[in-house]
Amino acid sequence: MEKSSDVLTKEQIIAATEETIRRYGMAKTSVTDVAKALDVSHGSIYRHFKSKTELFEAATEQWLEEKIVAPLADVCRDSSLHGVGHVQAYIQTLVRLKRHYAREDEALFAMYAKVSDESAELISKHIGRIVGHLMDIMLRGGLKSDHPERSARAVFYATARFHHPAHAYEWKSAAIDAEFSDVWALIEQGLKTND
Amino acid sequence: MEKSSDVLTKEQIIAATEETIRRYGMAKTSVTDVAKALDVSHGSIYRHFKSKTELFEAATEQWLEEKIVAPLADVCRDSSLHGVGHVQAYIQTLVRLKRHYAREDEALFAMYAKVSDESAELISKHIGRIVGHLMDIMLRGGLKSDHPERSARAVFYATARFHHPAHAYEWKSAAIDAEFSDVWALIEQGLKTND
DNA sequence: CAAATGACAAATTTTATTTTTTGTCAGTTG
DNA sequence: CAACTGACAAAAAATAAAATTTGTCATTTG
Repeated sequence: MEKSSDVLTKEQIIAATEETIRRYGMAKTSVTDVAKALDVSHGSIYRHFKSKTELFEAATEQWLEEKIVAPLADVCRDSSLHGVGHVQAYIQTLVRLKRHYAREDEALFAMYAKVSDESAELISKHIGRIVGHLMDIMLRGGLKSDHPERSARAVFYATARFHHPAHAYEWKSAAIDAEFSDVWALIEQGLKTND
Repeated sequence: MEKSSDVLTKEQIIAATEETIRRYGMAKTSVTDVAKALDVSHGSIYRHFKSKTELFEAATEQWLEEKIVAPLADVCRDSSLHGVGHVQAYIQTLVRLKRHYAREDEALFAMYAKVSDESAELISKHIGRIVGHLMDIMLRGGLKSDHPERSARAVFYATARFHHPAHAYEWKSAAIDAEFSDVWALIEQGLKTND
């Protein structure tokens, strides 16, 4: 990852950060390593990001946006889906995406897990976006509720075991899909009955 | 904690382990420290427990039994409760007990969290006991299901955010009780409608 | 002879030391 | 003069050396 143009951009730095984390792993990646990958001095990176923490948060935000939120927005928009089935498809997608990246992009998933753990603000913003999608789906799908946001949040929290990174090691279990189905069956009724 | 009689017992060793963990914290407690507390050689402890791991697992098992499972068994037996309300009281108790000890007995809660993390077998056995209680309550309460164990497990997993130690930091939020209520409202319907 | 001790090697942890990294900034460069 | 460099101090991490802990077992004790 050499910088191609002569103006260093945030985007280039984030791309180099991802690459370096994939190569060395989360724990072993320093700002110096990222600078080396870009063939610039590490001081240049501090012109774009106030701190290492901010850099990793920006990388995580972008990763979440691209890998998780964008595909979810597609499901949210999908007009072939409706009502409870739409909510289910959305949560199912969320669960599958998390599981997919936990397995197939371990290093960046570890970055996401670590940043989540340390930045309550970032994760709360991210959850806010998902809750927004769920509210949208539920309202459009005629799933009325006295407290749409609270209902949306409840769906998110009731399925936490299947998408929260702290539970990632449980996703290896052969029973995980059946367990999700069973939890979903429980929730489904509550979604139909307006609270 | 001096050993009172002249025969060293597992019970004494476990009591001394708890005491030492409360005094020094989980990370700083060694088998040697426990032996010192009992005024015996550390070799004597190895006569009763194969390893440090086994000692800490035994201490955790006892802690879970006494602090969590025993009070839950009381709720399970409570004949003044019935049906969905009984299940709710049970899970509510589980949630409150976990929260209580996370706050009021930090050191031993940390022991439980660490051992949980490292001993899949112990935690799976413990979950088995809770699922057993829930099945008992659900069957006695006329909450019929094609798969009683799977239904019971689903209730447990859907509320994981409120009792799994990995989520302990979230329990400090002022919104946690409202969030539990909302999740419970979602689940309640599914419990009434037999799956 | 059952229970505990204490000496021991191997593994782990702690502490001390050295090296690297982080973050700043005055100075350089195109 | 905006973008970057490179030198620097402070903080953090890696390494090396020392001390403690773990686990075993032959020996001692009651």
